[in-house]
Amino acid sequence: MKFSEFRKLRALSSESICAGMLADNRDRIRIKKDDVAVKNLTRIMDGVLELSARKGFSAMSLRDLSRETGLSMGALYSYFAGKDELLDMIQRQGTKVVGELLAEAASRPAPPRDRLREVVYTHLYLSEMLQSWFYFSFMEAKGLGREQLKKAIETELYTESIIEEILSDGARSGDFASIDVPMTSAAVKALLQDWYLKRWKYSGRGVTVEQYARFMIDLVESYILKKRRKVPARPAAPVRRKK
Amino acid sequence: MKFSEFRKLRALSSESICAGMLADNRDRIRIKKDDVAVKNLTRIMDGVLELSARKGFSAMSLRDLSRETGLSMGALYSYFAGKDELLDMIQRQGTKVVGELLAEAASRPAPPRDRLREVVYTHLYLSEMLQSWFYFSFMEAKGLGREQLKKAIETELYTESIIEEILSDGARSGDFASIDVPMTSAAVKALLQDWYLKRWKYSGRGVTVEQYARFMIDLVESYILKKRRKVPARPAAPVRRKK
DNA sequence: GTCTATATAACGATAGAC
DNA sequence: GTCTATCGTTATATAGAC
Repeated sequence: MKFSEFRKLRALSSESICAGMLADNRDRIRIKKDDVAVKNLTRIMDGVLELSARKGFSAMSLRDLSRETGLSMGALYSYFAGKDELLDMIQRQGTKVVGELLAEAASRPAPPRDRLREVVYTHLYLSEMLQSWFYFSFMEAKGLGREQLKKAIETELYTESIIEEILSDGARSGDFASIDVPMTSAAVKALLQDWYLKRWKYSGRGVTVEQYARFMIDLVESYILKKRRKVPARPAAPVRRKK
Repeated sequence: MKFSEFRKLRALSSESICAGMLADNRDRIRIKKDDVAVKNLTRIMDGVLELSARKGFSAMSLRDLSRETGLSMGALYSYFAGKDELLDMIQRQGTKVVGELLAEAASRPAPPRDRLREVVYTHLYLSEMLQSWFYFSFMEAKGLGREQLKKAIETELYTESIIEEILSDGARSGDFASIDVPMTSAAVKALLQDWYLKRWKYSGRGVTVEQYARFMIDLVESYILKKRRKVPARPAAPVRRKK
């Protein structure tokens, strides 16, 4: 699927995310009118992502944010209780949206090879649409509180577990060669992340997300589809995890 | 080469780096005795790397650093002119050391395949020895001034250009298949980076740097050494979505 | 007029700097 | 230790919609 089609199918704008953010924090946000609240939450989130990308969340002052959004200091505090909570709110809502869409993509029944492609494409397209959020999420994870940090690590491992499951299925069914599933999953994850962490590089080279996706699939498939001399004597793939 | 051998060959400790740091900033550092200066510079750098890993450089106060190093606020300012310069100093010295060792590894004449392995191993072993510096360098790059930031980007691209050169040589000589050199280099770089960015993950799984290196080489070589007979079962199998 | 959303201004704490 | 700037935060005042 082309990125342009994907983009139209998913209602994934800052606004749609902030609408969810409002719904989930309806009691804390002191603004009554939904349309006003969503509009300003969007300005706030976009401002945070922009300023954080430039100098980091903790180096961004709320006065910077006030200037960037055009809202006063007092107004800002009608939308969140404090700077820490602002970070949590943005992280939580993005994680939720991304997790749901990824889980949906992985759940579609298909042969392992197609499922892997589907997950790779979905992840790349999602991170293309929400690049600034993905970047923010990676760079500012350590600023989270203990609870939220645990959640963030779980999410990192969750993405990988989706890939692991597909690779395990493929190895078991014989679609894939006998590979080290956790290591291969980690590599896939690393390549997925590079797309949004190094966006400046790929933009500068004029690489599109479709080109990156195709390259990534080629690279990974050349490894997992290669013919191994070792014929799997055992039906179960001998992939072991170290403790 | 085993990591333990590599480690012994290279004199790469915090102290050795800080000795270079002292030499390069001899005029700015107000401490006269070299041994005292190196000892405290080491405490300072290790403290910065530790605290920054925990909550980020800009969230680390110099009072945190004072407590961590056991030096007073006044003493700290004998070693650097300000917080910004402290960041620059650490970035610059690490970049210098790593760049030199990497260039040396890439310059050894050998067939492309061996040179690629050499660079991959060297980078992984270096980042294993200086993991906290590599992590710091990646996460805190945006805090640099414009000049230093340019340098940092150049360094990122320099590593990649080393890999590109090897891949180009190999493609030209026929050792490697006809591949997209910039994209493949970027992927190699991404996999190299994952080792120090996700160290917590690999440590938790008991993966050693040798195991990671072997896996990485396998993955990359399966792509660049593959026979390019165009026999795709499905020509360009698009990812189909069910509606 | 009343309620909602925003703006102003000031507080205490803490930052970098010397 | 000290100084000053600036941080996050909040109490309070004001403007605008119906």
